[in-house]
Amino acid sequence: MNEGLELSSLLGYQVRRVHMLFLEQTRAALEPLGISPAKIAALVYIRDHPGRDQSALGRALSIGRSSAMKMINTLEERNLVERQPGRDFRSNALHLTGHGKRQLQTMLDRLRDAERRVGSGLSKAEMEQLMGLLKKLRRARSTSVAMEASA
Amino acid sequence: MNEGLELSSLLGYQVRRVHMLFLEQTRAALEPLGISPAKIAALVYIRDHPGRDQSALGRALSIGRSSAMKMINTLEERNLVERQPGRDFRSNALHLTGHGKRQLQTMLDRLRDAERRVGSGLSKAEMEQLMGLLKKLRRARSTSVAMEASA
DNA sequence: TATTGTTATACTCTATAACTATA
DNA sequence: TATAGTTATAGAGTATAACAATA
Repeated sequence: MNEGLELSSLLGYQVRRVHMLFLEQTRAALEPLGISPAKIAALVYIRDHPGRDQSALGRALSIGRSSAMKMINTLEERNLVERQPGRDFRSNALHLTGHGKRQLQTMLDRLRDAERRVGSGLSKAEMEQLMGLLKKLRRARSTSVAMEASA
Repeated sequence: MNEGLELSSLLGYQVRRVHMLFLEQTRAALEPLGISPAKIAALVYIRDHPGRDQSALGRALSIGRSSAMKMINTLEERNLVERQPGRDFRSNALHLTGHGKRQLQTMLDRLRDAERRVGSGLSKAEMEQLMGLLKKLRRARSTSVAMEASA
């Protein structure tokens, strides 16, 4: 019964294509700042939840501990994030550096511009509708997975 | 003015997270069949446009020629796609094999199931709305980029 | 000159598995 | 046992640059 199933009728495909659109635009916008879209998310999380550890970051972004680790390594190398002593002798408390805080401002400015370009074909109401539907879809799927931290 | 800019207010971020949701589900659903979501798109394109060459495939999926090439290599290895003599001595005409046609049916069945699971939190009307908004967003961005082939 | 296929190389993002130290 | 960090390895997906053959 899938004889005539079109590519354009697959929601996952449309999502991937739109994702590619965002990647293309945001990467270009952020490239001069030496940062990638996924790492911005980490920076924003740390800004909003200073002192949390790497595992918490990994859970919030739904990437593993080891993926979070890799990001933090890069962000620390670039002096955007600091690992400070955590509540344990196991965990690190993550904080933005002063430089990280200032840079994040610039990054978000550029990111917002890129987002506006990508979304320029939709009205403000449509944009909000789209955001709402995406969030609803995520919320429905992440049953019982703590949404608190998951931005 | 971005002081309070939240992660959840970034459209690109929401799109990425939903994309991850789809990847997780569709990969799991397709893994027993030894195929990945992106390659399904290639198979569907070839099914719907038999005889087109690799460059056309690359344009349609908005990946380059070399990325299309890699996919076709894999798909040909698995006997899902054939490279036949093209209109030129340069180009290959792509076709599904008999096995590829049969397999694609099964793949699309599983893909559809996975998509339904991911989208289970939205009503039918909401799903259609979401599809419409995503397509509109793409259409607006791909100004003058041939939408004909771009599924 | 432009286009097709090809190869080599690299990058982003995420994943799994296993290990260490701490709890 | 469970958790935090770490390391090594791998994979999907895409990109760029260059080249040969053909147009």
